[in-house]
Amino acid sequence: MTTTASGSVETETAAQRARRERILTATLALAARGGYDAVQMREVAERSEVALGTLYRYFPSKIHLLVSAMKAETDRLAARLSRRQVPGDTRAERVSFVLERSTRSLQRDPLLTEAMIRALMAADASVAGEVSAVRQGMSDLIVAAIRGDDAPTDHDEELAAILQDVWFARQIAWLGGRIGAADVWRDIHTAITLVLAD
Amino acid sequence: MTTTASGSVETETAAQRARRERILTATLALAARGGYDAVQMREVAERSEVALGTLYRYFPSKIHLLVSAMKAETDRLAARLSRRQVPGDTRAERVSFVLERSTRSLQRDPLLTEAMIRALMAADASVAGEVSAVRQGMSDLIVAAIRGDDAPTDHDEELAAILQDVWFARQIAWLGGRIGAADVWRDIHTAITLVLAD
DNA sequence: TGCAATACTAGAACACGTTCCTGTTTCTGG
DNA sequence: CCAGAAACAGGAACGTGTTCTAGTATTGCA
Repeated sequence: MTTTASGSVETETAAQRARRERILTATLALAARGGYDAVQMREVAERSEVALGTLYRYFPSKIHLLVSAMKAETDRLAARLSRRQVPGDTRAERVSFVLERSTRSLQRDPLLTEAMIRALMAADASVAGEVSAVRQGMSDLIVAAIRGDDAPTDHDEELAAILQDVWFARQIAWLGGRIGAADVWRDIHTAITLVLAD
Repeated sequence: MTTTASGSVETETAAQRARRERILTATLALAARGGYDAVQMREVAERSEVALGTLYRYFPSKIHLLVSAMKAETDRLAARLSRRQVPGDTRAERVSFVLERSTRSLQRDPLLTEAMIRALMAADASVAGEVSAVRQGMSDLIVAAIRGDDAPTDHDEELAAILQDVWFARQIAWLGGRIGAADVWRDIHTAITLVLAD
């Protein structure tokens, strides 16, 4: 969606693509090391060998930067998950599989997750597009798991939305120190079994 | 909660209680006027006629300040709602009544809500206590509505937690400009009917 | 009542996200 | 290839949350 000032869409030179790549790499590295607070714009700029003003040209705020990084990460997760058919005979089993893997994947890198989720929460209207993209990717995963080989139902999307809301809210509770890492998955699993009583 | 440095609990002079009150009043006024960004610590201090350092003695961060303000507000809401029996014959009807009123109450003052929800999201572990208190108050309301005159069931608390997560996540989506104010209630209502299929 | 501890005021100082400015390099159309 | 436009580098500057300092007022206790 990168639109230049002249209105033309998606015309990036190789150097620009490389800069964007370096910026995102530096962002992920800093986030993995020290979480949200460690992703400092000056530091990101320095590491990616880009002027501060240039960083802001590519990503108009720290939130945009981190949400974009999250999009890249969730795309990788989705690619990994969608490589093969989700196992499980019931909706609950399949959704549990997907969300358990997602949760575990995030918790493997707690600081990185903290940085990304915090950005996702802090996003205002100017980042709505990017945030919706992240959410849509997640929703697609869940809907696919709900359906499995079954026929689609009217409620699939709505159920996925609810589960994602719970998933999201539990991550926040975890970041806020109100529940432990293990509780996250337990609570989500509880929600799955209550919402998807087969 | 308020613990002095000496370890004694809850020994506040009248002047101190008055200061705390002025601070919270100023906070609510500023938040109602301009949302989260308008609640500037220097401005709060000035309006409540307190030095900046003193403000920080009472509330160790802007987040603490706003979450405390939210606690006060939700207490008032809970008091109003619990004054009389929740109407409705089914769990879904009763919970809808409570959450619809809560949602409407919040949306009546969008900027104030934005300020409080944003603080709630940004809360880290140091605010866990206050955040849990807010959440508990809300949960009590929902659980009471689920039960009505019925016998308590094992799942009441869990169901309430899920609904609150959805409620919370939908508010965030609204603040993030991803859904409109009307969608908030529609989505929550959808979740209620799906989760509390009587 | 006197004095040590605590609380308060006023304001400077610091950190980091963001904006802005100036000069240079790179790109693009003719 | 050239001129103008756009992108970039380097870095100063600004705003706001937070911390710190020095001096003054208040409180609690012997």
